[in-house]
Amino acid sequence: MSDSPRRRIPEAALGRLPIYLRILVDLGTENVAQVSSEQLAELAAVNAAKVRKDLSYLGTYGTRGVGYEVQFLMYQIQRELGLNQSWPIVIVGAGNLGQALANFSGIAERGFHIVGVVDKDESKIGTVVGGVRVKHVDELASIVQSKAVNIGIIATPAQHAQEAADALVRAGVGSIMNFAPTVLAVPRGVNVRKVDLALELQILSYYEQTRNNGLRAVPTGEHSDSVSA
Amino acid sequence: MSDSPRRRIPEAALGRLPIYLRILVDLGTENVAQVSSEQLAELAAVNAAKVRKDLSYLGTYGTRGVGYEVQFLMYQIQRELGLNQSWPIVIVGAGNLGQALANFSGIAERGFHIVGVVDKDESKIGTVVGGVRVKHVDELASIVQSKAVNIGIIATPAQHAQEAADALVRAGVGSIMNFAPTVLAVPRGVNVRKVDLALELQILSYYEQTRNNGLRAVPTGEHSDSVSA
DNA sequence: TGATGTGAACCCATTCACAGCC
DNA sequence: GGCTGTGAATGGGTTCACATCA
Repeated sequence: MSDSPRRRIPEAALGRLPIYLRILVDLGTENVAQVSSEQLAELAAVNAAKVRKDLSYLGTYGTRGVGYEVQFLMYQIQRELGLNQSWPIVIVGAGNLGQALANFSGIAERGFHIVGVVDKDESKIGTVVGGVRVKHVDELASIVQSKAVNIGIIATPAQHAQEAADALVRAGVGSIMNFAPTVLAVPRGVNVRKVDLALELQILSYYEQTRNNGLRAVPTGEHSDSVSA
Repeated sequence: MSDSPRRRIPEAALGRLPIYLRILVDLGTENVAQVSSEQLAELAAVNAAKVRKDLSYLGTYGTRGVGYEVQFLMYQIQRELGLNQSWPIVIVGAGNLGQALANFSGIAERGFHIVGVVDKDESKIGTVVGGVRVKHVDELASIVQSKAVNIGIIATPAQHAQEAADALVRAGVGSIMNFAPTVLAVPRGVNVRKVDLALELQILSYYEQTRNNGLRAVPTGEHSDSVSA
């Protein structure tokens, strides 16, 4: 554990690294040089022990009695996440959502860039979305191969999500981000992350309902519990 | 309504209920009447014990030796999540993302409907998005009150997300869905769920990077040795 | 002195395995 | 016999508290 740590990072900690990273980037642009786990915790709305434990998975990058050097830690997180390289991405589905994603600046700003958008609908093909020309889904494999794409985004309607996933896997994509509500069946070894808008709203609906029933955990009860993330 | 169990559902289980629900809806439209925990687990890509435990938080709605009645269970989940009522929603931010969300059919299909879209940008105000006319953010409070809105969506750029949250909270909204990458500071009791596209991509980036290094956890064998970066 | 890094304790979530009921 | 419902066991994640070191 001297110079290259590189054990596998626990899922839960991994999910927080991008949050810390974003905060560090902000601090960096404000020319803050050092940050303590206490401060980072405050900004990320978690507790300080968690911050330290999470960062310890990366290696020993802090200075006892002082804190963490912002630029250095930023770089280490980026490197660990693989953000020091550029990731070409392909989007399947050029509807409302696919277009919004292709035009979403947050993607390009972080080393991800859209190299292809495909759709089945002939009327979409040939239009330009997010700077690339929409192609037929049949060309997916050739795009993935010629551009060395590893990550695909599914932005199709639910009923076509599984075939989109199949096509991506066949084309050789290793990770899929799924915006359709479908639970995808993929071969072992393929990573899927699902972002489900309606699911999140339904959870909020539950929170609101229980809050209105007075069942929401309020600090003044014996069921002390907080829900917000 | 007094045959209710109504303990608080654990966060992790709560997050899976919408998934089961969607599957049940699909089964229902295929006229499937009964389903076992085994089948549900298969379709949701989880294990059967988890399905049973999750459903047990709702009450005792299965039949031993038989399974669950699709329509009945569907109704119970909907009721538990509060989906038997209609939830008015307001969107802050009428840019790319806000427009896509306002037009997203998945929202309206599930009892959520957009009753207001607000923005700061004068050029957006007055345009029609998702069937409603965009208003100035100053009108947020009056919209929230007149339409009894509980849930707000933040679809602004990062630098305006916190003020959007403040405005929503001041207006009386109890739950916020945040599409900006910002970690929002909100008063205790306000629920926030964050959907961060770039965050998800960064996690996929990590998976792909470790996969390429051969460090991806593969069930066969234990390769946890040092790989020079 | 002051903040990191980390074993140990704690707590929640998952899984097992079987009693209970149809 | 078959499948649910659930205590008990396990495992992972969080928090505590303190040894450690600049």
